[in-house]
Amino acid sequence: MLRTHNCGALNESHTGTEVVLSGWVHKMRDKGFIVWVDLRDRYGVTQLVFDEERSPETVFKQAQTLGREYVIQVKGAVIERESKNPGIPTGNIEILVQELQLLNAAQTPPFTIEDVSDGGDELRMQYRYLDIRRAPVRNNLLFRHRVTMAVRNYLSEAGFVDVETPYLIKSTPEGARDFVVPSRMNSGQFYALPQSPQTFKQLLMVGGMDRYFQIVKCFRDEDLRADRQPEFTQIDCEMAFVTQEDVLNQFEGLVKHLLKTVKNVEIDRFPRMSYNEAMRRFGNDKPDIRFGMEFAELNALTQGKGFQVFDKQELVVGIAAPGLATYTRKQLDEVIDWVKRPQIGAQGLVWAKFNEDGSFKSSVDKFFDASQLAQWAEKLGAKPGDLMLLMSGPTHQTRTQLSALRMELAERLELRNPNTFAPLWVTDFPLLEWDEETQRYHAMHHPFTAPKPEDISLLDTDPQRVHANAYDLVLNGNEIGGGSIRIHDADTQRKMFDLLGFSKEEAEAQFGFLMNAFKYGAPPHGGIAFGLDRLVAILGGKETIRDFIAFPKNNSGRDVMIDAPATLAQDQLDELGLQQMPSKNP
RNA sequence: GGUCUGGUAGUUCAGUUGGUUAGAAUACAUGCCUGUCACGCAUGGGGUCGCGGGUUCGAGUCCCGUCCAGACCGCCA
Repeated sequence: MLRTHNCGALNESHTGTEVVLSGWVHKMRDKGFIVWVDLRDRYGVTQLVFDEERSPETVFKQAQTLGREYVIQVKGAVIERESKNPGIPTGNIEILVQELQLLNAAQTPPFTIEDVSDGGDELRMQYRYLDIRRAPVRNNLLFRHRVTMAVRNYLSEAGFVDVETPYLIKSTPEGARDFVVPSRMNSGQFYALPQSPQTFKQLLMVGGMDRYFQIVKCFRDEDLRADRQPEFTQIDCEMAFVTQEDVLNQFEGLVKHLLKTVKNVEIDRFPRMSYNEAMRRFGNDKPDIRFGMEFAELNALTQGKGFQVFDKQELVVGIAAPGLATYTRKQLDEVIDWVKRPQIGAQGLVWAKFNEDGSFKSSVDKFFDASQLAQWAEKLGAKPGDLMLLMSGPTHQTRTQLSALRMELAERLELRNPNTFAPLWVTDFPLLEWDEETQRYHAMHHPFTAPKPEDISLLDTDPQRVHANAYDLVLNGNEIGGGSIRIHDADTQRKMFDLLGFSKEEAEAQFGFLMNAFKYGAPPHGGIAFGLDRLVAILGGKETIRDFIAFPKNNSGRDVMIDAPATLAQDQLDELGLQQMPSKNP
């Protein structure tokens, strides 16, 4: 036994006990006559004491030669401290060391192993195994474990079966770019890594598994973001013989269970909102409803009054920012510059202050008098002290821009409290979206999503107006899950591929296996997939998913620790029948 | 593919209008210190100012290119 206890286990009840501890030298305090060592492991920190008088001389001398992150084993008695540290659980005791064994020396680490490290992101990623020794990173991984265990327990209890699906599958033209893997045995041919196990979980339903789940890696070869990694984990679920209502209730239950078990938060019933309503009220299909600032459309109140900017625009829409009537001209100009940045791309912004004394002051006083501005205020729900902000232009674009401003102002007003949880179902998504660039429809969710039965006749006449039994679960302004009721008959599936611009032959080549399966008695089915990394991050109160992934990739999709991706040796390329491409990072 | 920000000691950063030997904190090393726990005190070592080119009497500082990192837009069924 290299230890009898861990470094977080001992307290005053163990006083007098002989113990063996192992761990890392976290920090040393050498006072000359006495040396303290903070010994650290996953469970905590325990203070060791080496003393001129009470420790054997060789042990005392050896203790003075230890360094940070040395791995040691000690034997000694638990004693009460002369001066206690109420800040840590083991703060009332220390170990008077009689035997010291050096298990492994260590170089000085490139950054400090402290809760608040001096290391920058890149360095910590390069030495991620040292970063993981730090309590905040370790606690994030432990937190993730608690979430996944709660998921497994809940779903298993509910009769869901964990089934693994293959990682080496086939590339398809729909959706994101695929990561591909060359096949040595089938020269010139490639596997693709799955963007999701979508078709396989549907085939499990055809196979009669009835309820399936998997906590599964998925891969997408697209550019990264703070909340996007090329490989990420989904909680992937599918159910047979269900309606949309059944799926929503089942997984509302899952998320409630998670909130209760890991955050001790109880939420009665998740509100629901159609896609159209979300776009109208928040300009966004994943609205953060922890705060108000809802949109109000002001076309009737603003057009035809001589203000050219608003006239003839498809949409004039505004929000009321609470308490910001005190903004100075400089602050307002700064907000205007913010919306004009290329990332937002707005032409401009009209502001109107509803002052505390009930008066109005706006950037368009020439065109609108106080009584008109009072009508704006009523429509926007503005109260004295609020700032009204209006934008105009094409409907979708203007909503998106104002939504970005709403989120930015909420950030500045600290309305996005990470300890408040506001889930929301968004339902009734359009089935299809027209893509200007490729001049064809593409599936808003994915090509296996079923149209709403009442809209089926529109498929031939007006596909853009067809709605789907598709739904997203939104938490604090983030899409954490999405799913749909699936198509389960071959004819509808074939029609869908036709609408998406597949020829009969292409559809058959890409998805023939699925349509074939549907001929052999496919049950009605539907499901959902949650982004686990994002879900864990939001439950943990953060927006950056990298903090909750043990070994994440950087902004350019590189693993800086193992230095991947990398070039291949020529003989390996030859075997795969591939040619070396010029590389930017040789 | 694009926009923006940054790259200076092991680390995190400062560095004025282009001007002497490039600084601070921390880490590290050595010594001192009779109860520390962000211990304290003293001393010391430590720099390809990302890389390449240009302007200039002179470049960490200005210009061009390039690489790297981060945030965002496009992209992400």
